[in-house]
Amino acid sequence: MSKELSERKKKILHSLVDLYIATGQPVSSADLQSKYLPEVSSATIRAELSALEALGYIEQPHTSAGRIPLKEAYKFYVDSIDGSNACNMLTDQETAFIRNNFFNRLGQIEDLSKEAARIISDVTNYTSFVVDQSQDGDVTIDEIKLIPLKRGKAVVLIVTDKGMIADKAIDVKEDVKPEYIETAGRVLNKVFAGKTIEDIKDFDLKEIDNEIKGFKDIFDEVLGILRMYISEHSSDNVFVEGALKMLDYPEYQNIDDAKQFLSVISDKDAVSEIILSEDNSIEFTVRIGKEDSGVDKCAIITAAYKVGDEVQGKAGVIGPERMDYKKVISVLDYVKKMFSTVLGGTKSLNPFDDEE
Amino acid sequence: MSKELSERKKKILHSLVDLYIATGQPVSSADLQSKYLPEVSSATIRAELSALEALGYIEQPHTSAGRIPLKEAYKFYVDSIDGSNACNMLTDQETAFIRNNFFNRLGQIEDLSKEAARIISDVTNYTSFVVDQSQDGDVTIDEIKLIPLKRGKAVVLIVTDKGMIADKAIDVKEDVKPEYIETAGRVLNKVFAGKTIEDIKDFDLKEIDNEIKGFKDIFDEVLGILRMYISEHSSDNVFVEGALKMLDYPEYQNIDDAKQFLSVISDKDAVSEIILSEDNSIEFTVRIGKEDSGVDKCAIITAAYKVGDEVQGKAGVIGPERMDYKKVISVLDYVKKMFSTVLGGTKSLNPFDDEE
DNA sequence: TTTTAGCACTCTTTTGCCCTGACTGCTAAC
DNA sequence: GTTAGCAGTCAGGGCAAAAGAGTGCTAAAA
Repeated sequence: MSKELSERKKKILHSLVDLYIATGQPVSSADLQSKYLPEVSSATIRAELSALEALGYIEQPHTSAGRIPLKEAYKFYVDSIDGSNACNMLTDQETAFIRNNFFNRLGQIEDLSKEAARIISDVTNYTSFVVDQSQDGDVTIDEIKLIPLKRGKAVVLIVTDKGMIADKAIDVKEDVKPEYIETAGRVLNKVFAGKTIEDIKDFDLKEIDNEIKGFKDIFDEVLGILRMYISEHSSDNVFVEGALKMLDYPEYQNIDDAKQFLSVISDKDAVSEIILSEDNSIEFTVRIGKEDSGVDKCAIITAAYKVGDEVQGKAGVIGPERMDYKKVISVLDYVKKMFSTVLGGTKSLNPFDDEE
Repeated sequence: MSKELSERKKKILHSLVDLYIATGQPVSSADLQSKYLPEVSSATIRAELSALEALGYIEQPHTSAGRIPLKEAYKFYVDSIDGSNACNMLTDQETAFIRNNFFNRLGQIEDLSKEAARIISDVTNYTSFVVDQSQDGDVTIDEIKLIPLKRGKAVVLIVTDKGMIADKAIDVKEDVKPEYIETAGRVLNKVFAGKTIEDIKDFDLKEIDNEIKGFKDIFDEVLGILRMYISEHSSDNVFVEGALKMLDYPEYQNIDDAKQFLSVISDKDAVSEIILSEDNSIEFTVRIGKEDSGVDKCAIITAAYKVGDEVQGKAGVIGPERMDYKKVISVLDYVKKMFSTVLGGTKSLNPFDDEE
């Protein structure tokens, strides 16, 4: 599979994928000849196609049909454009569209990710996703506030370096002695401040028995809130847009396949798993036909966006194998730049990141 | 259309819909005769069917086919079961399932609605929805807290009688004089406490110019948060479950119809509009083939659940016209009861509702 | 040795046709 | 008013022929 192809074979293979992406139909030798290689005859191309078929790049659906690309062919095709310079397929309108929408909304990182997913999906017309990893793992609790309200209630406010958790009121059984609440707040702070979310996961109550004493009930509630937060928000950073667009492509005209696709794509955990299983260190990954994920028959292109050297998240597109790779890569590349500008620039989107 | 049908016509029509719901195939006179009306001949039934066709209840897909029900027939069918006593189609397992799941999770009303939607969809195998109206309109602001944090930030905490809004931190431009924040908090409370969300919508800053003075920036932020909340959370009370289940039914094997359905059903505003356009005062509504909503070809059954006389929300099912109406109505009825029990019972789910 | 033209061959897709099965509507008798 | 019987209609399946699309092979040309 690795032996170097002749220039002509390369050209033929590339052309074939191009045509197939454009039409979705098996490509015949005559098509290739007339549209890409008028200098040789179709018979010659046939001979080359035979060779390429033997090498495992392409196949015929049946004897009297043209050829369609196999995964190897797509990989070859993608390699040939990935590093290349020909990677600005975007029209001025498109870049303007991206740019405008990107700076349109200023909000938290969630908004931005969601917006980015929408833009990508709109421009490419494929299903897109964005996974925000900037908050993964190292969320540290800054400060816990216990705020008394009217009617014997209190609110727990948990401030982290990345944002804030405010939860439902908790009951304060005692008849609301302000000092009690205040002391409880102080103890909570003492115990939790500086801890990370990871630390909380396997937090053992017994460790700090001596300090809690009368605050055990409040303490339990806070721990419950934190744990609830962790479990509920684990998939909050996954955004999928344009899931229904896949149904426009002939590959997904079969209702069962469509249903299968939609059920995978609307499960954020599944999406997250698919995306994050990619190598973090690579800027672009293209995976064609991932088995055992429920979305075989698909190609997935992912781009990692970074600030400095740190990966902040991933954005990508999922579409049919026969996909406009050039355009998708162009769009993702552009969005990557936007992300870097916005996130790395002077204007932080996260109100808790400003200083230090 | 209104003239009273003969008893035999009624029986035939009802049987026909029954059979059609069960099989999905056009129903022939022989089928009806052998399964429902052995006392008369198929020829007689044919004559009756002819008459029913003339009356607009049924039609033939083509001359040599059986009859299929039209909307009028479904309406007739539904009327005949709605008020009837035969409305407990549920097996013991099913009621147990509903019961268990209902009391399984205790949380806020959001959780409950979502859970209810899931249960309904699971038991009926149709797409379900729940719209929670309990928080509509009359949400009153109880109290506003302005809480200073470290690093020149503060949090606005808005407590309403129905819950809480906690938003991102706001910047406090001045070098954090605690008294400043405290005073600001007091002013905010004075202005907003007791107001409803509706009041805020068309709130005019100028009204209270004299009091704000130096707090204008904070004031603006709070107002912004409130408005944002109103717009963002307007569709938070719509829950749809099992949208993909519709794709299992032969009516939606066509990919375009499926796409159309999914795009409507995943737009919460659209769903909300469809549901809430129903008459509030009726316990059950059944609408078959609503035009101009994007979900024609569907039947929608809605039940309003109440506490006392007050409608708390609506739950329902959307499925093909050929739907197991009896079962759906049974399920909705049961869930309605569950809702009333839980919401009206001693145990309030909303932590802010306890007293008074 | 490589390329090309030409032709036979293969396989899918479309078309037309006929036949069967499933109903109905009509009519004449009960 | 009801029924049995029969003729008529139409969709759908099966089958065969025809059309179309491409290839592989071979022999000749470059």
